Amino acid sequence: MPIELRPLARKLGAFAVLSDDELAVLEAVSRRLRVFPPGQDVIHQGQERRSAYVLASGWTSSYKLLPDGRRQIVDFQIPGDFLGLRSLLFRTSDHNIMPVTRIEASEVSIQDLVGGFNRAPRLAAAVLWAASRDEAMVVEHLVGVGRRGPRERLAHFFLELHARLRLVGFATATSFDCPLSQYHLADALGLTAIHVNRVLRGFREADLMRFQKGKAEFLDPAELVRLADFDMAYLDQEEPLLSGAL
Amino acid sequence: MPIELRPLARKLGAFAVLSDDELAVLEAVSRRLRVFPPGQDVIHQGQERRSAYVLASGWTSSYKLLPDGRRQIVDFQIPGDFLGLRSLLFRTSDHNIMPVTRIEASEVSIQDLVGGFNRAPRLAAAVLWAASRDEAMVVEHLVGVGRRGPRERLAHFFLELHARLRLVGFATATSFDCPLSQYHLADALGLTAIHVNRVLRGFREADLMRFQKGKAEFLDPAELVRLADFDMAYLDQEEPLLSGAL
DNA sequence: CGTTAATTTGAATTCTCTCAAACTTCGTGG
DNA sequence: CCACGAAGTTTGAGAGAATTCAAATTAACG
Repeated sequence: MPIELRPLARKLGAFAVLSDDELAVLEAVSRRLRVFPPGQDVIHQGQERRSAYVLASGWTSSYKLLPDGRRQIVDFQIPGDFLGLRSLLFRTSDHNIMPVTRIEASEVSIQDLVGGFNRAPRLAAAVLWAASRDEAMVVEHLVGVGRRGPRERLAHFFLELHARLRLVGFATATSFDCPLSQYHLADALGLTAIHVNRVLRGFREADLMRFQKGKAEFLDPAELVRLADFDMAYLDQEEPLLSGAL
Repeated sequence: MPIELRPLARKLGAFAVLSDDELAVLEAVSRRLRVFPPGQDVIHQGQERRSAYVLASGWTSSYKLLPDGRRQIVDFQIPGDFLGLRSLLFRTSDHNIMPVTRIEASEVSIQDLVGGFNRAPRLAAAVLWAASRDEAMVVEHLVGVGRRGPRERLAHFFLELHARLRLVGFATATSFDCPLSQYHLADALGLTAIHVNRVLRGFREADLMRFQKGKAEFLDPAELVRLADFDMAYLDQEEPLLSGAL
């Protein structure tokens, strides 16, 4: 299996135990590996001709812009995540995707994807599961921004990211590398960067967690989970649901 | 076509012109019509045995609860909308659905749905479109709660609801019946009911819109659209995308 | 007609934001 | 290797907005 598919295969593995055949189909579906520099949109709001990608390395953000420049980041994507899967069915993309770091991404066409589903139907269920999981995360972000205080929100954010990164092998038990700026956090959480900074200082001073120099470290994970009321059921990654036939 | 399917067929019609055959399949998929009283969960967070429904009449809300009782409403469903479609693929439902009014809903099993897709593949694309549209709405709500002020948020909310209701024939050009309380609005928009009340008074005094006695009326729709920066592209309902073959 | 739910208003408080500015880090080019 | 500039982080002070608390009024329902 090419290196860039491992995170995706690993993630889908949380939903279904995939056979070698299915893995081969997965590999065939995403062919061209493209590279994008940070800061330049991969997918652009209103764009007609869409493709989807599987992120192979690096991080991206999906976001929407208001006319006065305010930005709401909907989610961040990490290796193994789809980019622009939802917009495949829409007339035009309703959101933007911008690399946070330099990224590598495999292009997948709608034709290849549907073709792959015919050859390996369980793959379709797995991809649909991944899409449902993405939506569940958006819902959880809405809950955070709508009804959680800034401290809870930040704590929840880091815990979710950690769980996701662990699943694809990019985190230790209590830490992970994170290329996001405090502006990124602010725009994802509906806060100002200044306030994010103050909350992070609070976490540091309370020995809860540290977020510095591109690294996030949990010092008191249990207390963080309690504070955030973090229940990762919505990530649905406890064990493969489909172990045998569909 | 049974009366309870008309809104769904009408909604899907915004995506694809459906043949009589496809409409028949649609009808066959949703069989048992069930009635639920207001205030009692139809689908409950953590629930294992899930079914999905098509809402035939009445309104529901999908929401999540925090342990201390705070509530975030993710969306409201109106006739023609699916209830719990996403959670069909998940181990357990990650959210609740509660009727706002007395509702009638047709139960659809995962088996019937998949069976229907085999007989009418374009229906699968249409249902996927509906699911994508739901997700796009959640994203837009996130943008509102995260980055729009209360006035913009409220205005946007009513405009979205109006566009959705028009599509299924439940609104005039400038008004619609709305069974929501100000508590509902507050929990959907991340505000307090008290503040919602004050903003609504502002709208009334500025002759922008009225929301009273179960009815929403737009007095100055153009100004409201400007205020909310409402662009309904994300609802993707301008014209059928699929008019001929897939 | 009486009881409960929903709406409306007021006053005070508490957060979070805005504005301003210093400090740090990091990459680039001299 | 150092200087410089840009981006990101950190801190302070003041303003403003939405919340909380309290209570009156109105509407809805049996």
